[in-house]
Formats: sequence, structure tokens, C-alpha cells
Amino acid sequence: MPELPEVETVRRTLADRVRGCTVSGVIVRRRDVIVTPDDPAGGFSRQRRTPAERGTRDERRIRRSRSPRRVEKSDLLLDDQISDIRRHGKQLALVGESGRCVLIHLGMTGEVMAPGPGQRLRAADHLHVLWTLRQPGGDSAGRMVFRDPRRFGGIWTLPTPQALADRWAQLGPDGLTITGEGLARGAGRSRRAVKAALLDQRTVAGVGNIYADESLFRSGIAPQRLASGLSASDWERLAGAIREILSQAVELRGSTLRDYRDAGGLPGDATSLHQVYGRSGRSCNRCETPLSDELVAQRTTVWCPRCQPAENG
DNA sequence: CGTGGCCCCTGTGGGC
DNA sequence: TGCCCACAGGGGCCAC
Repeated sequence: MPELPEVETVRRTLADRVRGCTVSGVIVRRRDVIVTPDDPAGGFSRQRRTPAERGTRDERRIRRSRSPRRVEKSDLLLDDQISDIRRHGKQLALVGESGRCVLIHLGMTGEVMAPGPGQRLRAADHLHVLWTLRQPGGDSAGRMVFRDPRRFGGIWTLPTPQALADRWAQLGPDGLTITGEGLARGAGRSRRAVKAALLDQRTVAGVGNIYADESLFRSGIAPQRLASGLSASDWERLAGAIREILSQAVELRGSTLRDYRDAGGLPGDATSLHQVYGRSGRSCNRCETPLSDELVAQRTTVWCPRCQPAENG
């Protein structure tokens, strides 16, 4: 679901609602969406099984419902104050006054909502973690919830801001400030398609399938071109296009295709910026050539064969 | 080592 | 109406 503009919009709307609040209760409904530092392999490590071992959906659900270890609720900021909400790329972090950090990754369908007192949630299923919040004065501030139907997202508990910084240092520069040199440093020698390199969060943090296609269109670069074949001026144009589309999409509060909502439940309007994503077969807004689509890096990719020529535009 | 392919999940929309 | 299939905004892991 969310790329950088959507996560930044969640960050802002969430900060408005929960910054300064104290956590007076934590409910963990699904232990397996949470990864603590002592979990083996740092989470996300799911065993490889044959279809027979995997069983039916119901069997898997029952297996997972018996979660192994308890989570220390203080690691999820119980009795702590939420002093800051940060973002790098597509990742969000609640920073407690104690220094503890809760890193949230929304994956494809994750959302963080903070309904005020009395405000209803849009959906009551797939709520994996719930926090109860109080204002500094002690009044109720409602709740904050993590919901994620597909569970490609997750929550990592980290002991210190330094541990958070260490994690984020493994990602590339944030998309809002990416430079041509930054892109070239991360992907200039890669023999992958340039789109695959953009989707790799070590190249640039925050670009996903929508904004990869949109930034390639804006810079006139075909998604299939080998990253190592791009010139310095190609990287420069591409970086400029990434900064531009991302910041414009933030202004419009993100792209709501179907599920995405900000922390207050509001959809965003950034789909109005889309020139190629979701428009395969329709005509290019710039030159009227029908837009093409093809799988690149296992993701549906849409581009204009005329505005984005296969070799050096 | 870098890379492509497969997998993790649930929900939805289209075709029959 | 119901069934089956393809597809969806992400990314980890493994065999090459």
C-alpha cells in the first residue's frame, strides 16, 4: 500500500494526534507481527515449507495463533510518553521519552490509525496491536492501532535511538532528498534494470512501484534500461524527478488506490498526479502513444515507449 | 558478490 | 449465485 508520500502523511497526521501522549495500555493480539531484538533471525524469517507442510489457510491460522514468546509491553512504550514520530523511506518510528523506539513497517496493506475518543475505526478486523493513550493532563486521547490484513508489514522494538539510526543507516538516502550522485553511488554499477534498482531500498529509501514508474516517465528513462548504462545526467534527471513526484504526492497527502488512509482515516488525492501507473493501454498524456506494460523485477511496469526510449533518451 | 525467482498473506474484481 | 484465477501499494530468502 504505502510508499514514501503515504507514510509521510501517516507520520504527520499521527503526530498531530499522539505526540506528547502517554501510553496507558497495550494489547497485542498477534505476537507474530512483532519482532524483538532477541527473536532469532531478526524476524521476517519464515520457514520454507512444501505445500503439504504448509497446510490450509485455517491450519496456518491456528498454528500462528499460538505465539511463542511474550512481548514486554514496555518495549511497546507502555507507561512511556510518545515524544517523536520519525520516518525514513517507507519506515515509521515512534520514539518514547525513555529512548525506546517502535519501528513500524506497513508492508502492502498496513495502516496506523489514531481515532480520537468516540471516533470509530473504519474496520475492526486484522487489528494486531492496540495502544490506549492519555493526554499529558490525564484525559483520554483515544487509541492508536496497527492493522494489517496481509501481514506483510510488522513492528520492530528497538532499545535506543541509536539502534534505530543503525537500522536506517542500512537503507539508502531518503527519496525526498535523493541526488543524482546518490543514485549513481547506490546503483551505477548494477547490472539490473534501472527500475529494479529503484525498488531496492538500499539505492533510495521510499520509492515503490507507483513512484518508480512515475519518476522514470518524468525523466524519460525506460524502466528496462540497465542501471549501469545510465549517464550522470540520466541519474541527475531521475533524482530530480523522484524528489519532485514524491514531494508533490506528499502535498496531496498520498495516493489512495483502494485501502490507504492517513492516521485520521482520510484518503489522499495524489492519484491525480499519476501519468503511467495504472494506465496501461491508454494513451500517453504527453504524446498520445499507447502506454506499454511488462513485468520488470516481478512488478507490473507501465511506460511510454516513445517518451521513454529503450536507449539513451 | 549480485541477481532473478519464489514465497509470505488476505481480499477483490473479472470471467465463466 | 458461486467458483476459479489473476492481481495488488513490499520485501526476505535461496539457488544460481
